[in-house]
Amino acid sequence: MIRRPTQADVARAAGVSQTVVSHVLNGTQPKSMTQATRERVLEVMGELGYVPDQTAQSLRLRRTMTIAAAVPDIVNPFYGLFIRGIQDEARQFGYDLLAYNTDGHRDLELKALNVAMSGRVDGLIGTMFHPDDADFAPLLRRGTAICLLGSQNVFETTEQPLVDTVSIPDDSAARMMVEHLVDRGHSRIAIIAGEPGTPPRANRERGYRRALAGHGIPVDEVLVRGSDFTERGGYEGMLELLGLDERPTAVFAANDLIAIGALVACRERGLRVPGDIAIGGFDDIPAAALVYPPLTTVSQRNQSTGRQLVRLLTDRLRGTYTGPVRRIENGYDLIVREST
Amino acid sequence: MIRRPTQADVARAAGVSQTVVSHVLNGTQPKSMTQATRERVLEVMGELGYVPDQTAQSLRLRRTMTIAAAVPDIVNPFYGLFIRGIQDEARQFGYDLLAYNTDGHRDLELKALNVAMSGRVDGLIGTMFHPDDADFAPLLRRGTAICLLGSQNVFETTEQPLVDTVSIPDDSAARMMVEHLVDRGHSRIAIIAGEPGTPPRANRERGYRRALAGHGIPVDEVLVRGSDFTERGGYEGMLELLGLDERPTAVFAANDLIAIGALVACRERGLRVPGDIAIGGFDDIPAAALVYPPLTTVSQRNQSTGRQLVRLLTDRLRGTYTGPVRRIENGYDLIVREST
DNA sequence: TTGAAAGCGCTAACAG
DNA sequence: CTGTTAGCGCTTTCAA
Repeated sequence: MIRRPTQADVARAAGVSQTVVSHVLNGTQPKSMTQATRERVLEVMGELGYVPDQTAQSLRLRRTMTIAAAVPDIVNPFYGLFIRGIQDEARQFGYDLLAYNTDGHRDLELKALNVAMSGRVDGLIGTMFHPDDADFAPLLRRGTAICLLGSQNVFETTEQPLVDTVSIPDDSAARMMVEHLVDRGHSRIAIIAGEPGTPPRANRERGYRRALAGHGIPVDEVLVRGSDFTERGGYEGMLELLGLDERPTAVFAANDLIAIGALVACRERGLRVPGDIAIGGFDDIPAAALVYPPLTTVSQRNQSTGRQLVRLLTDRLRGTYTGPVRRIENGYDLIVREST
Repeated sequence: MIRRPTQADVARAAGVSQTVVSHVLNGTQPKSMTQATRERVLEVMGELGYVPDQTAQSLRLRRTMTIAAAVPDIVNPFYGLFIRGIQDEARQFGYDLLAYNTDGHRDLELKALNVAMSGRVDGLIGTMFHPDDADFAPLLRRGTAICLLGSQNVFETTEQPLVDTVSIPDDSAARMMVEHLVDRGHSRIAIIAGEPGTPPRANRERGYRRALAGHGIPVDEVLVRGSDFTERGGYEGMLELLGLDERPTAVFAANDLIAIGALVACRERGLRVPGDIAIGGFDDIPAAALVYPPLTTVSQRNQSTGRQLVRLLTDRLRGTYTGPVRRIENGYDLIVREST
């Protein structure tokens, strides 16, 4: 096991000073250097297999060329696509990606913030359910850029938000879905709403309640379910609903994973979708179009969302933009397929 | 925007030397230090919001506490789960994860290797379709640990492999699936095999050919298809097969995404699965159980695979294991559902 | 046209 | 029990 060659090694072998090696590497002092010197240095670099040490560069330049991306769960295709979009775009700008799964838990989200505090990354992108401005402030003060995928805490708890966000209006999108269900003639509509205490759940449940209220349909609390944002959560939620004396004729699932789980539960119980029970989802993950019946859902255009966030972030990192906080509100589409 | 406080700042404010701060931070010199000093330093750290600079630590300790994970596409649930397993396990050992999507392309895989060359990470985990020992050697020489998810290049091109691997025997697993199709009475069996030139394709296609040969069924080359490992690839491959004069009665899809795409194509053409055509998949991604009909497939236990790789890697990083290259060969299971 | 030197923030050997 | 000092590999100012 051999020590990595350093600029000093290259310099020695080429008979120049370390400074020269650095200049060759970075293309500084473009004209003043002899062609011969430059070539010799380059050649020696090749022979020795010299590769600059990024850690040392980072320390010196106070810049890591790395950004952190935190999401609840990369296995959820919605976040998988989101991360993928971030990755692809970040690479364009020369940034590497440190990935974190938080499961939406406070402690893991704070851990991701802490990584930023320790100077490992230049910026942070992601979803943060729990931290608020007080948690972000010290980071921002130290010059770390933060851009978030919008959720309630960022929207509603502060007058003057501190960080850039991209968001879709979860609540009105949810409302749109539930109204679609009402239009189809349903009035006993349940919701399987995902993990309690999280912004996506809160927002989507709010949309659900507003839709019903708007049509004068009282909310039957027994129809409001939800444990987490997985197929399993949907499966179990649906089983509970099917066990009710007076079961719903339609279900709004707060994401597609939940909807798919619900679909499976119906299939197992021999219920036809949408004949016996209609199911609407949220997110439009790729699988939504592939299950049977294909899922009616709401599209959030997640891959481009990741890209937008990287743009916001790199604008700050590169100083291209230094103005006040920006918030991009994305649109959404109701994708009507066969499950409703 | 304020400069991050350093140990020097803390030392100054606490009226001690920087060394003491470092010792307090790292718990070095455990007994010899006054309780009072330690507490004062800790207090000042809190007040100033001191967080150690990881970049400086890395430079000094020649250790980044970061590993790189490279996969073709994180959106493919197989790799998503794989990455998730790596993440969770790596965190146990205090490692962060630098994530790369390579799309299975040579240049992007080399870029991931290069990240390791530049000293950004202590180790590298992932799938590498193209690089061979010659590419790994310089890294290993410099003390970077590498552990790969096994694939052909690692298996067959060298006598004495250089890196640890975890693998499943792609070819015999594929063979098992095809034999299952034969057992079901099929003899005109097609394969939609994924991206040409990649180890998974080569291995699974080989298994397919061996299975047929073993039953004395000649391979009709017109039944060997495949463009990439996505639903789209499966969809298009199936359409080609359905356009044939004499179409197959069964299809082995080289992964579940392909199988699901194929399923959709059949549905669109009004063909019943498995009545008109049987479809077998590979990987057992979560969606496999949720599509209709649920997919017969081969399970690779991918999440635990990620964990195993992290184990192999951290054993090396921490010096727990210094012996010869280790190769873990995982088992696999045929999961018979309703698509065959 | 090239080189010497300082310093990024930290750890650790050594001295006092 | 605490402080001084060297140095990790690099960039960049300044001087030669």
